[in-house]
Amino acid sequence: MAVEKKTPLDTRALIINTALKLFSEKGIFNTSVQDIKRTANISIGSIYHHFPGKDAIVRALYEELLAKMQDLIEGIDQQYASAHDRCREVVRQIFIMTEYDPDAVRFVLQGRHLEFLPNEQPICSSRPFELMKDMVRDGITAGEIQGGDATLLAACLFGGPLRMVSLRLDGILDRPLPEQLDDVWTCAWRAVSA
Amino acid sequence: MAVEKKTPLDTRALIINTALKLFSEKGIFNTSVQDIKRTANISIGSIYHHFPGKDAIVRALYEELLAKMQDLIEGIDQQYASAHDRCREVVRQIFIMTEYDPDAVRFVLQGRHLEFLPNEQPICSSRPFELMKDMVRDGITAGEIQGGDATLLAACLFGGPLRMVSLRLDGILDRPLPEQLDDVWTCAWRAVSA
DNA sequence: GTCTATATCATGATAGAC
DNA sequence: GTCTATCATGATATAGAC
Repeated sequence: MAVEKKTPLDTRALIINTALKLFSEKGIFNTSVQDIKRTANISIGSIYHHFPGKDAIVRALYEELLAKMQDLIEGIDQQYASAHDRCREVVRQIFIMTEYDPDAVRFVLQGRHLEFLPNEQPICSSRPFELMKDMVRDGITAGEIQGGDATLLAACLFGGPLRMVSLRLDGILDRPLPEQLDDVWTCAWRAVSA
Repeated sequence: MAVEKKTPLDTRALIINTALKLFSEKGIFNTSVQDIKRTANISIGSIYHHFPGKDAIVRALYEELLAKMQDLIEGIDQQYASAHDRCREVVRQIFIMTEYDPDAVRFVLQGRHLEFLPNEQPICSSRPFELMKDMVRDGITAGEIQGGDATLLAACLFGGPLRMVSLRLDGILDRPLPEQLDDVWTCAWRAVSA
């Protein structure tokens, strides 16, 4: 039986993952570095060796999740051609992610980090959200989506689905989101289709 | 010139209003009781005379704003007959309130209090949101809104407008929301109308 | 790189005069 | 009811051994 040896990367990831779990459960402010220490079974010193402070943990987590989300959306952009198919796939992926990694979705979409990290841009100014707006813009140009302001139309298209995500994360909805994708998407697309 | 005398009610209201302003600016956790004391120009003792603690201030604020919102929606229920008109008026009122009292809307809709007050129900389980769902339910029964799950349809109907509110509060949208009511509502209603 | 022990500080809350 | 002065707690962060 091989002896497992912890690499620095393991510890860093352990800290990040533990933090995400605790942040999601109790909130960022209610989670102390001591909590992370206890839950992860490591020492304070080790945490402060990997991160300058709690701020840095929150920031690293946010950037990591945002990058993951960006990759996902860029992949969709290449794989699908029409605005309809692209946007639908975005919603589908978010619905799936909400089920198997609710902590990550809560952290990114609920934008809890904003209260903790001052002078940070709101999530809707981030690259992934810009890409989603671009999808809508392309759809308008292509005549798939009705003419009008892209920001407004993006809000109307994704507003319903994102609201469903919030409700699901808050435990209001019993059924898994992917099961309800067709119904939600039908409504969402009707709102903006040309 | 009459001498103004501060009544207890004044002080209580002063505390609540100051708290709301600070909570909105810096977040609940980043606002200390000392901050409220300084901004309101009163003493710590006075604050703790009116409220048992910071928790109580947050709770009182939340309940007050929620009650105000409930009154508003119940008024709409009586004044309008069809689901279409009722729901549209709800959106219109929220849009207006977002402009003239953004702090209140941010506090209630963003649900910041949840992270501070543990074991508190999420905002979407609150009475006003239930009333909005009832409006949708009635609309389904009346044949104005397509058949289906009321929760899902309510999310699809109000999701877009609420997203617009978030964007406006985050400073993403330059134009006042009421100016965009017609466009937003057209999209929202198309999503769910029978 | 990881640990323990500790310094420093801000916060929520209280006591008691007026 | 309002005030000032103070306490007690728990947080972030650091120092230094191993």
